[in-house]
Amino acid sequence: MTRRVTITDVARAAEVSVATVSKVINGRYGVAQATSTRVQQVIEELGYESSLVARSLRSHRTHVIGILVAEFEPFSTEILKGAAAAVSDAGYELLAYTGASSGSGWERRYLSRLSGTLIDGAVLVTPSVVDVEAQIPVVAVDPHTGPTGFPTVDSDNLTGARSATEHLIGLGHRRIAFLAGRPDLESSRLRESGYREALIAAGLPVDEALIRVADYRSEPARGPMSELLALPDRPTAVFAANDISAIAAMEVAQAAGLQVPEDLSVVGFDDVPEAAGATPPLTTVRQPIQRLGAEAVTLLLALLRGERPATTHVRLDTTLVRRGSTAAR
Amino acid sequence: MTRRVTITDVARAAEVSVATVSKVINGRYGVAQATSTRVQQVIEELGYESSLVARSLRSHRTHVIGILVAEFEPFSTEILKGAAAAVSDAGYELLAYTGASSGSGWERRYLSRLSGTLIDGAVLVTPSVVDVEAQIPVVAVDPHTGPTGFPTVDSDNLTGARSATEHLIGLGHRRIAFLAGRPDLESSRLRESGYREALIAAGLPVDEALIRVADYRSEPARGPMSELLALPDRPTAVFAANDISAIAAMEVAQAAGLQVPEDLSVVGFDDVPEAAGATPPLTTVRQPIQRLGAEAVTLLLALLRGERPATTHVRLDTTLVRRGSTAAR
DNA sequence: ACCGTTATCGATAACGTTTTCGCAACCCGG
DNA sequence: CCGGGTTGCGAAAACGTTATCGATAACGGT
Repeated sequence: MTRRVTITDVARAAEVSVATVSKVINGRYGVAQATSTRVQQVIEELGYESSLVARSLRSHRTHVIGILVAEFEPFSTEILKGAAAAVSDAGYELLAYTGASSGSGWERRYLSRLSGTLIDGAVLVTPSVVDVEAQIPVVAVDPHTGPTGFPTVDSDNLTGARSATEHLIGLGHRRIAFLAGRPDLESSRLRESGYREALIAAGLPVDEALIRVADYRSEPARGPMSELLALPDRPTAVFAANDISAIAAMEVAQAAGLQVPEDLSVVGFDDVPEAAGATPPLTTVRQPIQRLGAEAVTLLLALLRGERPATTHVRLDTTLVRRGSTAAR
Repeated sequence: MTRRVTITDVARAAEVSVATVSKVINGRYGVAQATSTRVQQVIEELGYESSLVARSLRSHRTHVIGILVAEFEPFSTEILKGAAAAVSDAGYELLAYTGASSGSGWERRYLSRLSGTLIDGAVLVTPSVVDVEAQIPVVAVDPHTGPTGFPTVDSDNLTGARSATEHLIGLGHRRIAFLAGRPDLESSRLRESGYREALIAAGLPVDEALIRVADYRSEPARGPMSELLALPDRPTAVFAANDISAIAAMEVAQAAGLQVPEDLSVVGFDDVPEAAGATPPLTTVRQPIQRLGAEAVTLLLALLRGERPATTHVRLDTTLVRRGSTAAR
C-alpha cells in the first residue's frame, strides 16, 4: 500500500515541470523530442497512470461513457453487453453505475453526481418517465420521454404485447390475466394497452380482477400471482409484463401444484437469457435487448461527435418466441 | 444544457460560506439547526448534487466500490448481479468499469486510474495471474494470485473439470476433446488438469491432438472446433473450458451437419444463463457465479471496515448439471 | 463587569490534473 | 550584431470539493 504516484513525482524524477509532463501525456505540441522520450521513460519506470478523477475535474473530458441503471438485473446487464460491443472500437471506455438505494429520481441524482464530469455522455436505462436536464449528452433507453426529451431507444412494446395476447387467444384461452409492471412505467402501460387492445379486438371482455401489479420484480410478483390463482374462476393463462415476473409466476403456480403449461399457460416479455433456461422454457416476446444497448451508444457517440443525428428516436421490433410455457387450452 | 450547479452557488444563495454548506451536506458537527435547514432548502430548490469527482479528489472516500472487468460478457455480468445483491444494504454504490482496448495488464492500469480515488475498494474479475500492488483494498475473483496476493474468491475448477470429464466417460465416450482457455489463465489450466486427471484415472490415453485452445471466447473457438471435427478419427465428445466456447462448439458442429448430442456430446463450464437456453440445453459444470460476486464484495466490505478477515481465500463448490447436450455413445 | 467556555461560522489550503500565458533562449536573414 | 519569429519550458490559476483552524459571538458563573 505505497502512496500513489502522481504527476508531480514523475515531474520531479524527470527534472521537468508538471506542465511538461502533462503535455507529454496528452501529446500536446510544444515539447522537445528528447524531453518527451525522457518523460515517457520515467512514466514507464514509475508505472504512472494519470488519475481519472483529477483529470476529469479539470478538463471535463474523459473519454468515458456512463451507463446509469437503477439496478443490475438481467435486463440491464444485457444492455451492458450490447453497449460494450458497440463502444469497443470507438476509443471510449465504459462505466456502469448504480446506487444502492435507488428510490425514484435516481436518474437526476446519478447524472448530476457523475456528469461533473467523469463521463462525457450517458446512457440512461430507465423504464420511467424521465424529465431531467443534463449538462452532457444523454440517450435514454426504454423510457417515456418527458417534455425536455432526450433521444431515446426503445422497442415496440404495444405491438409486442398485442402479439403475446393474441398468441394466448389463438391457443383458445379466454380468461387471460395480466401481471403488470409499475403503473408509472411507460413500457408497462404500453404493454397493458397492448393486452387490452388484443382482448377487445377479439371481442373478449377485459376483467379488471385479472389485472395485477407485479412491479417487474421477482418477489413482488408472487403475492399478486397467488391471488390470481386463488380466484374462484381462475385464469387459464397469464401474460406477465416481463420475464422476471413471468418466471416468478411459473414458480408460484408450480408450488401450488399446477402444471405449466397444461394447467396454466404463461408468457413473458423481454427474452432475457434466463427465459430460455426456465422450466419449462418461457414463451416470451423478444426484444433485442443487446441491440437496444448498442443503438443507444451509437446514438450517443454521434452526439458526442457533435452530430445532430437524423433520427432522435429508434424503435426496434419485437418478435414472439414460442417455447414450452404455453399450450392450447 | 445549463451550467452545473456547484456548492458555491448553493453557498451564495443561502448566504453562507461553502464550508458551511459542505458541513451541512456531510452532516458534520458545528452548524446551527436554523442554518442547516435553510441550506437544505436551498439545496433542494437548486437541485444541487455534489460532484462525485471533486469530492473524491479531495476526501479520498467515496462509498463506491468498483468492479473492474476486462469485458462485459455473460460471466462478468453475472458477477455483477451477485455483487449488486451483496452490496445493496451496505450503503455502498457500485461502479463497473471496463476499458475499450484491454490488452494485458489492464488490471494495474484500471486500478491506478480509479483508485486515485473514485472507489474505496475494488473487485478485480480476472482469470489471469495478477500481481499488482494497490492503494486500496482489492479482492480478486477467479485469478491465480501472484506473490503479493490479494484475498481471492474462486471455485473449484479442478474437481469441476474432473466431474465433467467423468460424466462423459461414464456415458461411454473414449475420444473426448478438450477446448481450452488461454494457457496463461489459471482457471483454464486447472480445468485442463482436471480433464487429464479424469482420463488417466479411467485408464484412457490422453491424445494431445484432441486438446485445442479456444480462448474462452466465441469466435476464437470456431476454428479449433472445426479442426477437431476434421480429424480422421474425430472425437465423440468435447469438453469446453467454458460455456461460451461450448455453445460455439455446438453451433459449429450443427453447421457441419452433426446432431448434438446424437453424433457429438458437448459439456461446458460455468452455467451462465445462456447455457440453459442453448439448443440443445447445455450440460455444464455450474459454478455459482453470482455467489462468487457476492462473496467477493462481502470480503471487500470487511476489508473496508478495517477487519482482517479470518479467511483470505474463499473456494466455492461446483456441481455438474445434466442437460440435453450429452448422451451415451 | 470580567473571564473562560462553547457554539457557529468562514478563509484558505489542499487534492492531482490541464491550460494559459509569459519568458527565455535560440535561429536566421539583413 | 541586431531585431523579429520560433521553440521549449515552467508558474500559476483553475476545476469543485473537504478539512483545518482561527475568529467571532453568545453565554454562564462569579
